[in-house]
Amino acid sequence: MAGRGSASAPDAAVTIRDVARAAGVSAMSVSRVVNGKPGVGPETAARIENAIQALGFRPNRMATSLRQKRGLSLLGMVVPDPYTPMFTEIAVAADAALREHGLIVVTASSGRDPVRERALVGSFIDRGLDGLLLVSEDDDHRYLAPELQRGRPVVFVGGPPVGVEAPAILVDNRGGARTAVEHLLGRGHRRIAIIASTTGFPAAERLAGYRQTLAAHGVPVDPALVMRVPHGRVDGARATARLVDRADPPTAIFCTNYLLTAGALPALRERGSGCAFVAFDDFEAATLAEPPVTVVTQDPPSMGRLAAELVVAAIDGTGGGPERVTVPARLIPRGSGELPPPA
Amino acid sequence: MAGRGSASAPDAAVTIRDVARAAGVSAMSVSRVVNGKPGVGPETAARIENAIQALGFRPNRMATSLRQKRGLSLLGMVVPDPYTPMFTEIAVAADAALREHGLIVVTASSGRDPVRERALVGSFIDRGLDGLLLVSEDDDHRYLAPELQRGRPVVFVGGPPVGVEAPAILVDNRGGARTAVEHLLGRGHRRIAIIASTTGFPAAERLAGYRQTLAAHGVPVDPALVMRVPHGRVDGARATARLVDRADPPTAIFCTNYLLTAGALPALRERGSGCAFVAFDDFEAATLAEPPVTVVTQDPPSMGRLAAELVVAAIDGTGGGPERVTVPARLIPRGSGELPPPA
DNA sequence: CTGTTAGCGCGTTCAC
DNA sequence: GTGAACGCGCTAACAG
Repeated sequence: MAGRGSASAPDAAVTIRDVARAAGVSAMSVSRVVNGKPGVGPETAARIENAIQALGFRPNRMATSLRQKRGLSLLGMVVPDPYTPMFTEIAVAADAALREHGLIVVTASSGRDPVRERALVGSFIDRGLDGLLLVSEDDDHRYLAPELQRGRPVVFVGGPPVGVEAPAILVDNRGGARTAVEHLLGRGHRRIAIIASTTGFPAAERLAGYRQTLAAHGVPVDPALVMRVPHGRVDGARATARLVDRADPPTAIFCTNYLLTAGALPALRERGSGCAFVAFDDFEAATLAEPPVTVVTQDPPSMGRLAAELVVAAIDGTGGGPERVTVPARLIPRGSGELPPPA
Repeated sequence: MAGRGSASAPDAAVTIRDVARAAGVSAMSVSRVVNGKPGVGPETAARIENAIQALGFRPNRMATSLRQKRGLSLLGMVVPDPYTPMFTEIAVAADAALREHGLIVVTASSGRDPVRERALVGSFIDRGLDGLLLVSEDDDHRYLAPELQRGRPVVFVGGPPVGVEAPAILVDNRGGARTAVEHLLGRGHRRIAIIASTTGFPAAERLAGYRQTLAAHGVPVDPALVMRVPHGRVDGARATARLVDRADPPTAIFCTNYLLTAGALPALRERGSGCAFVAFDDFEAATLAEPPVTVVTQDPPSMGRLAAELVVAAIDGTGGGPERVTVPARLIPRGSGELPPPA
């Protein structure tokens, strides 16, 4: 059929002037109709509408934004990885909340690479996105200072802005860690291991919470039970193997993020270990595992909603300043965290 | 500190002219330096570089794109939902491949709402994204005809374009279903149920493959074992409950997508059912469940890579026409699919 | 009610 | 090697 030869030059898009010509009016009148502004007679408007339909005119939003010095009604969200369910749920909640404001949420992953994170943030800003939701585990955000000062709507989520002032939705990482550790202590555990990632403020806070809590209960921290590893599944698996294979293994493990957990659980299972296990961050598969996984979780939907409110405020200029909200973390017992230490 | 009063008007961004003035040159020279084009003396260039640094100049990509009639170097990907791991993996692979071409991949979810899907696609086009990766389960894409004809780079992934011609990376849904069903038949199962979503071409194909395969093996299809439900976790759970609670329950279930599976597994577990189970689409938690879940899977990384190649070709105009690639599906036995029927 | 002028920020063209 | 003029597609601010 038309198949082959149709390497037709990408037909130039139809512009507002094409419509104006077709309708025998000026571009301005078309603009008014398109934007629903008054000042166009009913007949003229009808002619214009027809021309728009006939030509399939679609306003070029880039031109509009350029002229009006406004954003593209796009809101960018940058997450460390696309796998961690919590990030997804935050995005879903933010998306729902922002849709009401006519904003489309688009997501991209930084892969925990500070260089890529900065590139993404910069790209989003240069490309005229209206605002940014930044889930960052980086430890230096001073590069954002100029943008922030220029009033760019950037809201931090889950990890705090470091070196700059910016609105943020944070999590009570220490409190969550304390909850997890106290839960295990309450079940009689004394040799409690922790698996934490080497990077990121949240990881450091969770580790600190672990240390504080053990200290507060007079339980010495065995350095051999503190595993600090990169933020990946294989790292979680390896750390778990090292712990479980020890001559004096821990009786419980506190695993501080999703990816590490995703690696740890299969490792634990392979070894048939009866080690108690509590994970930071909830995930769907937690109920599928045997035993189901006890978790400490934040409330991602709330976080997403709150973050949405803050960006909107920032975009509208309603923001009173860099606001900071910390949401609590709670424990959901499901089985793995209630396993007793071996008698 | 500066805190409160700094409701400063969002300082106008610094433009190329500000830099030109600061460096005592024309905007043109600044442009040349920024874009690494020749024709600027070393000293002048140095002065300009300094001014750029000092003022923190960042070129406005919208203006550039408008002038050059090019995209924003953003590639939009629209997925039905943000939970299904396969979509995520396709996105990751596409992202990696497209990064080399200087394209940033941003993702948004349609929620399987055709209206929203169209809105997203339209928005992306109007906003000057360079291309689109569309994972659609809609059954009518004629609204895209004008755009396609204008040479918009849209590549379908996982679901075919309906009513229009467009490049696509597809999956052998029927073949995959056949593989799954034959695997179960080979284990001695005769009462094999299927849980499929009511919407979407892939679902219909998988169901057809199931029917064909049973017929080919002389096994009658019991309509009571064919569950067509909406595409959600709760629907998967309910369908499973209905099946398992029957007086004459199936001895095996073929569950045709991730969300349904995510609902089905807990339901199965609650009931302590020994029903064999094969899922279409792989997912991380499959290895965590007890027993681990046998799946039929496509190769998402390949799909993402291929899709990336097709969009790039379409963007460059290298595309010979609407190409269509179908990737095979293979079975990964893990345990749940090898459960025998009760003797 | 409708049209004209001007310019958003940038890059192409062509002169100097 | 450098800059002035013009226009990408659209709309505010004025005419008429």
